[in-house]
Amino acid sequence: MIDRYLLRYFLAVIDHGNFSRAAEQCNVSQPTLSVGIAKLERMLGRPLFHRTNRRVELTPAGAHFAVHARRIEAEFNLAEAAVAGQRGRRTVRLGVLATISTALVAQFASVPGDADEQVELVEGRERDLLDRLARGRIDAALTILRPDNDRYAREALWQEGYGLALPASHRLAGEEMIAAEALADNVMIVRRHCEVLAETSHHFTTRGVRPFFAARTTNDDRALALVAAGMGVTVMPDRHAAPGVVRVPLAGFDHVRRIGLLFATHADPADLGRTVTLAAVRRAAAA
Amino acid sequence: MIDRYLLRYFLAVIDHGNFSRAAEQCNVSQPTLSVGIAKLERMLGRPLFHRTNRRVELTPAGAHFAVHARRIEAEFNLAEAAVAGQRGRRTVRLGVLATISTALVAQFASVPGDADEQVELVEGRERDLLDRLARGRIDAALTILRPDNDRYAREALWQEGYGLALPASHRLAGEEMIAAEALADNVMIVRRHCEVLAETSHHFTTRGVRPFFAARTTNDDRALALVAAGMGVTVMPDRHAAPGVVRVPLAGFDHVRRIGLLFATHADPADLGRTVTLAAVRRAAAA
DNA sequence: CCATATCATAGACGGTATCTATGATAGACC
DNA sequence: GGTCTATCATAGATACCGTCTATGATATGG
Repeated sequence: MIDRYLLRYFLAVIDHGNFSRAAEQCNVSQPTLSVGIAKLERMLGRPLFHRTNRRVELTPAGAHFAVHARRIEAEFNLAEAAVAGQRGRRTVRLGVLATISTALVAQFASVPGDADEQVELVEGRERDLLDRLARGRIDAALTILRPDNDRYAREALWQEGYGLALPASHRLAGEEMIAAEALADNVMIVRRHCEVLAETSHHFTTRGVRPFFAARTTNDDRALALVAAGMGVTVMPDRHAAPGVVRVPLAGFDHVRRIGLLFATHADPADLGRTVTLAAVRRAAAA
Repeated sequence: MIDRYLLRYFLAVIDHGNFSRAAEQCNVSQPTLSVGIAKLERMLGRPLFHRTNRRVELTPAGAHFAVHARRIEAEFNLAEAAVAGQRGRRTVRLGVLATISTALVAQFASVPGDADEQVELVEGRERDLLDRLARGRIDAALTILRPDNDRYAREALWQEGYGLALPASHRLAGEEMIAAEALADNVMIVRRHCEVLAETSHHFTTRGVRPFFAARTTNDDRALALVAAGMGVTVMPDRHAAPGVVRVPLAGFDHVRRIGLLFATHADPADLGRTVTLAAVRRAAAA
């Protein structure tokens, strides 16, 4: 059966007049395109190109085939556009990193009622979201961007450091910056799925500070509430905030996380990017 | 990118109103089709079907998409037909088992000059031909049909046994049938790539007959020539014949080989089957 | 005759379409 | 209400094949 990718190779060769540049346009290597054309010719039982060393040109059979190939490609595009422009609620499934501030998530948790769209939020840790992306269970993920992961199309949104969260009543609440040593006899709250948990632990222990852990939670809102209640302090990303909680930088702790969108391979980033849901995500990120 | 196979799944579901029978028509399992439709829906960002337990029906988006899907499928078929009906020499690459009689092969070695076709014969052993089929280097193979190999579409042509080939001057040349024991002190010629070589050897040794091997060749025509020259006798498929060579059955040796065409997966058996080349193969087989 | 540009071939790798096996759900029937 | 049957969905393993890198073949130009 003739597959669509073969038509694209074929049309690219026609448009560029040579295999190498056609391959480049198709984002494949030249040999890949070469075997692709050969396969197409085998399936049709006839050569589609005359290969001379300096150029390739269509055979008569190739010329006839090209007419249909172009029509098919055009029709595929029309088909996608027809459904994209279609009325009827579209569901955008968005994975959200669990350590992203609830206040921020709340800003795009629901879309306006007049939009033909609904959001489905899936909370998870970094690894969970990547798994879901790979399996196609979500359309995009709002998560940490790692330079070494180039499997997915991405859109950077913001970056933030980590700092201390203290009760407003804390004796150090007014400081510009706090050193780890100043917290020697403090009570701390552990955010168990924090992505820099190991680094945080290391930061304190190498400075001889071994605080008592009054609570361990995977829920950042609970951690904030406990801080506000005066139970202890914690380290968390800068954008987390709550009434009664003061944020102060931690001296020498300069980790930064880059947050943005990763798009599932099944999704068209341009199309998905135009949804009101992702527009709301961008607005919330910029605020 | 939406692939063609997904459209076929989609159209099959519409035509049958249920996934299971659609899968059957597409020659895939029901789960395969299920994930295929799911993938298509993810790519388009919208469900294409309403699933109730008793039936599936198109959503509005699905109905719009269906129009384009049908048009695309039709255009694919037109494209193939356009090239198939095209003038210009078409090359049919036919693998031929080396142990098939030269006289038979000669009958389809060339096609009439007025046909828009040329043949390219590739000789090889059974294994070679299967390799070439798998790699798409030949369009079809005239070879042994094994029941356990269902990788390729097939067309049975004939079957033949194996028997002795004797010089016309041989003392047993007039017999109706010859037993292995009667050949005890005969000289034999070994056809080295015979597919039943092991069985032949076994047949003689278990009967206490250990003849002298005067020649070992991979060329059946040479083997026949040596037999005609009176050098010795050999065992070969029944359809091998030459002047001065008499064929007599070998008692108790009832192996049979079934010969036919295997079609490469890239080829459309129906289309390829209509070529004058394969018509000539059929005529030669029937003669 | 070497340098350059072209397409073809070979062997290895990885992704994914596919499989079998199983689950989930709901209507039909007694 | 249970059980049967028909439906689609999910999970994990498998195998094919599209893709890669590396190399070859072939012609053209300086």
